[in-house]
Amino acid sequence: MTSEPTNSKRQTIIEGATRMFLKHGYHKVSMDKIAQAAPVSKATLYQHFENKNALFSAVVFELCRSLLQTMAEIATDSKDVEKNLHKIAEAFVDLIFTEKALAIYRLVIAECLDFPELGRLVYDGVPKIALTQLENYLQTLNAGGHFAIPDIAFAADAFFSLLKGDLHFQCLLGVSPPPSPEQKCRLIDRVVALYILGVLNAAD
Amino acid sequence: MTSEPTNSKRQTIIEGATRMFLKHGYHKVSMDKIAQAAPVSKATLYQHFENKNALFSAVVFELCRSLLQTMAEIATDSKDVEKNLHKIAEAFVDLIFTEKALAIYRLVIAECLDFPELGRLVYDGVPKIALTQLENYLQTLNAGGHFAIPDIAFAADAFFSLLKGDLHFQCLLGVSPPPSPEQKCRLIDRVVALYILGVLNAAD
DNA sequence: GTCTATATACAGATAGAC
DNA sequence: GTCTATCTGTATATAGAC
Repeated sequence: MTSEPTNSKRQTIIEGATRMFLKHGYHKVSMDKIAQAAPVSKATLYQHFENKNALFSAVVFELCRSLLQTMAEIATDSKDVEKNLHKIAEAFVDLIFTEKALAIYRLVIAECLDFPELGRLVYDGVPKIALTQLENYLQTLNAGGHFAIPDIAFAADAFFSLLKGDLHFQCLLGVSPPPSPEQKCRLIDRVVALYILGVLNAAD
Repeated sequence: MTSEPTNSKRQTIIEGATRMFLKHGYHKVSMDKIAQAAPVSKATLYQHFENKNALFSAVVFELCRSLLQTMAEIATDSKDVEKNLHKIAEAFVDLIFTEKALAIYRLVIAECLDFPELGRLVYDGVPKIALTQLENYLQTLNAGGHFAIPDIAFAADAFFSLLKGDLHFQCLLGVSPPPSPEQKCRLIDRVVALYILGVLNAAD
């Protein structure tokens, strides 16, 4: 009964703390609140984590792990370039407009000056991965001989920047809700069209 | 001597509070710290502002006013489209990569859930203004007869999104310093080239 | 290992002298 | 209007019982 593995308590704490931090931010959440949310006693928090900072770092670390899985690997096995770009775009858009992803971004942007390592953790954990994936795909296009994209890094950056658009910033600022599936589709269609014209055809 | 206009105290407070909030964020700055930074006594703070929230709102409001001036009006009077786009791009890039602008964004993104009106204030104060300006310019291009840009709003959004790029997000997260003047130039050149190909030529 | 109860510091906000 | 001194709540963190 009471002999559950000790790690389950730690996991319980992290889950409760994650909910609270994502919802309210770092400073507005006290250790008392986290203890209630878990629920465990406050002393147990300090048994598993040296202090509030350490708990926060652990939470963000786990959040990055979970986001990393989501972006996983997108198969770009089709011969149809436009179709492959669509698949990549959908995965990216679905990820970044999630309430969870937006909450993580808000949290880390708010605290990155006090926790410098967290900015790196989040950036390398999601956007960097996506960029690298797209760069690899664009490389294969160049290698295939049908394209001659001059600056792969810039080309990959441009694709995701177009997909984020102003809307992502609006969502971060809370002045707009995340896009509906229909809005996402229209966005992706227009971006892919622009991209093929401005980037891929330019080097065709 | 002591008969300075009362407003100068209010201004002094706002200046001190602005420095502190931009540097450390809302929650890490206490009213004591602001009082020391101004410097005035804590009681004087409460003489001029009902509470910490009100002071914070006033600070962000003033910040938006100052940013608004910066973006002012960019003259797009040349007949050379590429040259006009360059001018708009430079003004935009110079603005958003300022340490001050980045600090404002961090601050408001962090607190927008607790201060919903501030997100709107900042968004309408800068990106919205820039977008509207560019939309107006693109309209004149369409009206001139040489272009037929189908979706003006999307086209304007795309331009600024390309200029922000991944780098702006990196700066927000503190994983990269703002770009040097040389980096800005290269960025602008490449974006304008891509843009003319993908957006303007598409409708030419 | 987990709990209740507590120590200590500092936050936002105010009273009252001048 | 501005100050010093203070009230009250709540924060992080810990001591000691079980």
